[in-house]
Amino acid sequence: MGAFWSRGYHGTALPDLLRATKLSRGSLYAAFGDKHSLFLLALDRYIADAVARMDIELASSREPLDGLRAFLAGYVDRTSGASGRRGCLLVATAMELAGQDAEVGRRVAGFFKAMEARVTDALSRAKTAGQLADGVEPSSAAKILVCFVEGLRVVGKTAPARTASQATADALLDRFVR
Amino acid sequence: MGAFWSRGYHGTALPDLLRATKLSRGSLYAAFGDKHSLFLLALDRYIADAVARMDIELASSREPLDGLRAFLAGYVDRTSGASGRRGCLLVATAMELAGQDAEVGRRVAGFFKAMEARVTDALSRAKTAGQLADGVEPSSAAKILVCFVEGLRVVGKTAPARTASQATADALLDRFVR
DNA sequence: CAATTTAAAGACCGATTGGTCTATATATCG
DNA sequence: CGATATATAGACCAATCGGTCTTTAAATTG
Repeated sequence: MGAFWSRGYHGTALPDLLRATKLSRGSLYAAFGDKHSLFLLALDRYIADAVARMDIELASSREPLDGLRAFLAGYVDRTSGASGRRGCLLVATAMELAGQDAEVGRRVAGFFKAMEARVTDALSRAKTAGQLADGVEPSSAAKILVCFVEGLRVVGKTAPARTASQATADALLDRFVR
Repeated sequence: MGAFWSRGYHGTALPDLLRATKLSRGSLYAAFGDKHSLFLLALDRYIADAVARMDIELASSREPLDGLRAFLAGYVDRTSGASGRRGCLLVATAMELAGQDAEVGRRVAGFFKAMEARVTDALSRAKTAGQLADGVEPSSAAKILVCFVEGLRVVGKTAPARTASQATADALLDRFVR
């Protein structure tokens, strides 16, 4: 996963994968089929990790606003400094392959839907608790937040300061809460 | 430019460039040096076009809120449906190369700075005209908008409906205006 | 220990990569 | 027209691509 993560699909050559998996050429092909299948597996794992993280951060047992703050703080952390420069396998894949590779396209779209659903849910709970500012629609605010965090990943490639990104995220959430 | 745009740097092979430029192999190398130099030239042109567009949309002679609406509408248009699926050379390049290629990294960072400066300026003018909601800081709202539109480019890879994206952009701007 | 399965190492394959160079045709110009 | 500069087409290059296959070493099992 790490190999594709830091170099992308086309940028990752077979020797990179052998080094990363510590497998021989033959064993790798026996285990995973071909490069594309292996990539899909790596992408699936990356997505599963991200969804699992959101399920924790935005769990319904938690205070919704705390969850959203944790969710945003996580993205701030992952998109600042060296972590930001490392980038995001999902966003890189979306830009590199989503338009041409249907298998990839479905996974990327599915991830955005999953994120939007969880954020919408948290915002809905916040709204019924009377914690949202007037006129804030959970579903549309969720779409905004999804775009925002994915944009963070893009801008994060320039390795911005953690404090600045956190302040930006805070400022955005502030526009939604009462 | 179009070749790199739709296939990325690594994904664009020399025959693609020959077809796109209608040049022979020798002439292309005589004119541009190598693939990397040609790519940098394409990227520079893409960035110059984008900055020129922002200079028009967000011109100081224009009503700032109208400018911001035009700016957002442009991004909505370019990130919906088939245009969205086509993607963005700058964002794709940021994810693919910005971390490893210093020449590219500088250009990407420079573009985000240029966008942020122009959006900040428009928001500042809106603020002095009393058009912004209470507590909205132009500089931090500009950072939010930059992340948002770049996030639109990412999510746009799943070809969302124009109306939905426009509604989302409207909802975000609504949180900033009085 | 011997027999057998499993995996590693790496030779090998055709195709393609970015890049160079030569031969040929086409303008350009005196 | 004849000489010269220019750009074309495409042969050619070493290196690398993803992928296969054989040979050898290491476990595993009886």
